[in-house]
Amino acid sequence: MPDLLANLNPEQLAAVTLPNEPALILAGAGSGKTRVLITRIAWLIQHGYASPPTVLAVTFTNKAAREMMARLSALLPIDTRGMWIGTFHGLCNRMLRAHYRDAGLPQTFQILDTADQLSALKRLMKGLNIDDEKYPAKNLQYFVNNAKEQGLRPKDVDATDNFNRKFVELYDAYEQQCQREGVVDFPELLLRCYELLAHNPPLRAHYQARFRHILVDEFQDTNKLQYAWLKLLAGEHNAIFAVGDDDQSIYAFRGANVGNMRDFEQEFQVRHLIKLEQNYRSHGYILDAANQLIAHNARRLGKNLRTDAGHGEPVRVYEAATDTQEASWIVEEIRALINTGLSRGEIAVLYRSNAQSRAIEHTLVNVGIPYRVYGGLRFFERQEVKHALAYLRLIDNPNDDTAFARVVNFPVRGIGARSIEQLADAARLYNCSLAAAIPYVTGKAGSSLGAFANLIAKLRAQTQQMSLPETVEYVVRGSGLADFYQNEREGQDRLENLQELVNAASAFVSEEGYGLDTPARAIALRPGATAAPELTVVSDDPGSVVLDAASPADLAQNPDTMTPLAGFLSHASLEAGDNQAQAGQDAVQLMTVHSAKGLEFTAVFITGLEEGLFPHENSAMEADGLEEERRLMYVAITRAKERLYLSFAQSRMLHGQTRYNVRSRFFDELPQDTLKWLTPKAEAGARWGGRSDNAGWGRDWFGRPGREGRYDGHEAGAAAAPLPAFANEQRAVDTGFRVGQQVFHTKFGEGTITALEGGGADGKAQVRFKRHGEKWLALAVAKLQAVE
DNA sequence: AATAATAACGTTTTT
DNA sequence: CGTTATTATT
Repeated sequence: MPDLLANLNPEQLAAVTLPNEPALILAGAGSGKTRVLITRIAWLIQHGYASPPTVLAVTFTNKAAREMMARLSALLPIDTRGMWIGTFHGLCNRMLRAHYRDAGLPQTFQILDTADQLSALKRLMKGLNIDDEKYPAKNLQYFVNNAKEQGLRPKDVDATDNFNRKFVELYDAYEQQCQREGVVDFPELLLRCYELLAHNPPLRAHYQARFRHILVDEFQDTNKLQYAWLKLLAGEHNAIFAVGDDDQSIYAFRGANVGNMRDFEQEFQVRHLIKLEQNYRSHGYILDAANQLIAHNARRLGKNLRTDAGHGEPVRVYEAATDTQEASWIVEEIRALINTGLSRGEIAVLYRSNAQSRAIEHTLVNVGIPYRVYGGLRFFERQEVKHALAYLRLIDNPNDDTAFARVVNFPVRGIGARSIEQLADAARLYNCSLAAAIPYVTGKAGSSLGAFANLIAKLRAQTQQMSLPETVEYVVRGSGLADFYQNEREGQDRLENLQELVNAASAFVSEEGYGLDTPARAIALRPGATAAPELTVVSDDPGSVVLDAASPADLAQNPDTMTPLAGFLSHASLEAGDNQAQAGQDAVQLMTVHSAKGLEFTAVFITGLEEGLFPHENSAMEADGLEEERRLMYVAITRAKERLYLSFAQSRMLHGQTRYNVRSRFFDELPQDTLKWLTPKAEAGARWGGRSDNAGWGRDWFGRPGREGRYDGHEAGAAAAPLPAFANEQRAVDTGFRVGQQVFHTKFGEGTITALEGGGADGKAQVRFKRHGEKWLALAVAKLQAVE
């Protein structure tokens, strides 16, 4: 029997071994939060306090859920399948699939992602002739999601003015549309599930009796609805083990309510509040910086991180003249770090907003350092993948108008905008789906639409007995998507992605434990299940639970009534897949501070620390805005293990305009003895303000900064490299390249200069590249970068 | 119906 | 400035 409790510190030990009562674990950054959560589950099971089916653990991201699952099974040889471990949305989806009838949904209901939802709203508004100028669909989307997250249906929303009354009206119409189509959006998954439990006492009792152990990760990120859902599941007797950190609450803008922590403490009369303050990640100075910064926030639950590691290196601060120069400095430091043997993947560059990545990427490309930018298009969000999924959705649920509208004319089959408008009119008239309205459209448009309907029907019939991967492959071909991208000039990547979709279907089938030959649209029993599980509560007799082909035990073990196809479509909506561009390679990590939450790196650069940018100017308008920015900075600082670099630029190109910024106020909130200014620290009074009447100083600065006291290269390699810090600017002055010099080119990579011609603006260089042979390049055009 | 021109927009993001 | 959505043009 493994000793789970070995190497836990006293606080962690106390948390892991708490009695089954409501508990709040205030887990600081790098304090072993996930470990505590996992060990708690393992410990409960090892000691017989819990069996797997009584455990429900909920996270915000699929990644966190997967990690929990993986680490748990590594810790204990237990069957994690009986446990419910997943995201809020994933678990709600699971419950709604198991009780679709009680939830008032069709068995094949589809999930709209954010983009689908927006297009559904646009379609709705177009049909109602709503002026998009006056009532933007985007705003309605926000309105609807916000209402749902407050648990409000249209009838519950208090509309004070005509504008809001219109939104409520549209919210109502949208709900009807979704219901008719058999689709649910993200917040609807949660609200439906909440209502399912709230309005169905026997069902609620069933799950309350089952989930005796509820564990919540990142509790500070829960919204009102998620909190209400948890409360409902916990009932009177179940304990919630909530783990979170109010200082890392950075998602208020998407509805997260830190107040849930205080509410939880009071409403559940929490007697066990444990603070995990021992940090296992960062060196001392870094923690000092984090602690002192966050101390400037009011209304904290209160926490101070400590470490056994020494002070470590001081926090380095760099003031650049421009954003370009800031990028050059960062890249030079990165090179120095790599030279000391640090791997690229251990270095992260963080920024407040995505737009800032451009300058840094550009410089990294010039120097030839591999990097990876987080964020961007994810696999299931690619247009070709969404098209293929739309066909699959139509096969499962012909009423899904969002899917229908997406592919009715893709690949093009002569169904233009006016045909679709005709069809939409008919659908509205007969209050039916677009697909069902096809017979009502006459003429040429009608026959084209009829052909499309036949195509879908054919795909549906022919894939009837096929497995999921076969179905996906058949649909990719049968829909004409494969041919379309085959003939498209730039279609090869898209074609590969469609093949990848087939692979994803295979992977899904085996990971979920379906037999490889299981028909994609048959309810399949997983290994160990004895019957198709469905628990149905007869609504006109709320006191009785009628079992539909399953015993409660079966349901407890195996609540899935999803067909492989429905499961796969859910998976595609709920887990959009990786968004990493060049995964696998050892690369410097570029990301927003938000994306960095939960990660750690040996060396971290926090960039663009300027008033207006970080803290962001928009935060000044929001209640609690500055405090949230400060928490964001806190998250950024605590990502660093050994080296932390802070930088800012006096001028920065933003939205096509040069802006002059003042250094961030956060510098004044950090303990000065932990900071090492690589550039002289300007006193607050002597610094230029960010006002436009300071335009003159920019010119002065663009000449040459005074050299005295100026940071002239990283300390580590100061002897070796004379002036890497300002390589870009100085090259502009003397244009000096020499034959034999090593250079980098954005496109061609590394090379050696073999000849030089002319000078000044029309200078040319012949460069022999390692991969691309010899080329003549105009120095004014080619951005050659000198290499040491 | 595909392509070109123009306008609009610009904080953070998972499900 | 650079991207994306919409509109105009052929």
